[in-house]
Amino acid sequence: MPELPDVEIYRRYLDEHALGKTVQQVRVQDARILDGLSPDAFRQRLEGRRLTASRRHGKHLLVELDRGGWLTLHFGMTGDLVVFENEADDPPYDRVRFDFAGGRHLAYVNRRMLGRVGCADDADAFIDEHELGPDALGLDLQAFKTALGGRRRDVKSALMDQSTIAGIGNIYADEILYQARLHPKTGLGDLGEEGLKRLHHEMCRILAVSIERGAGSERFTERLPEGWLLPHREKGARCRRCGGSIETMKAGGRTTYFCPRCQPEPGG
DNA sequence: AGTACCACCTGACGGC
DNA sequence: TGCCGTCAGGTGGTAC
Repeated sequence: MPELPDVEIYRRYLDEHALGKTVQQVRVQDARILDGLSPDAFRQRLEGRRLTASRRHGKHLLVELDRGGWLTLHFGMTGDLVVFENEADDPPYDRVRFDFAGGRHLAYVNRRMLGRVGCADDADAFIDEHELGPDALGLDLQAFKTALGGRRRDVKSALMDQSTIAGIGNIYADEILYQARLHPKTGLGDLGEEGLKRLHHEMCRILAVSIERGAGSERFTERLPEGWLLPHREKGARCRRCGGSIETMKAGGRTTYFCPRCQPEPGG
């Protein structure tokens, strides 16, 4: 579930509660979550370091350390960050814990183990290595067109492809296509100038509104404007726009929710 | 270049 | 009650 808006909220949370603090001790509770380094190596790179800045690219959160290097966090489907003070509040599925001087703790939580925690020497090199495209947030129309340019695939898998544009996953791709009234299987070549503009506009709007309303938080879906698909991702749910029925299909290998009436097949 | 499929991983849920 | 299959979905690998 953590896609760009959620990770942006995590970043702000980390900024508020952990930035400027010095990591006194690192506890790796489950070494499987580490991205290609041992718990000892990871501890050595983090302990005694101060968190000086944060940066997000797509679904990745990067935290700069004083004296060089970065902590890298990826959240998979079920990852989260939790700050707590009392030992008793250590949340379940806490995989890596950072204990700061002064008694505050930051937990990287992940029920399923699909995310990764690691280190990198350089943030830009990390982004290159992971072959991430430009970050979706604040991507201007020209850059958006460039990113999608010359491709033939269907619009949904293109949106979800992190090497094309970084940050959009299954849930937000569906929302963007729903708002832009585009069928998920529409070929990029069939979008036309108008379709591309609409897609870009809705991508920007949905990401911005989602961040503003606290994506990923408990009552997020209740705070969304009327007419969003996100709270109604259920087969047979009523489309808030036309009263039709929300249906499912497979696109880009993922279950896709859409309204066949509002998002007609191209040419159909 | 694209697609298709598998694996990783755990919890929820439906069927029997 | 409890076992089993399936699904959720981000990423990465491989085969075609």
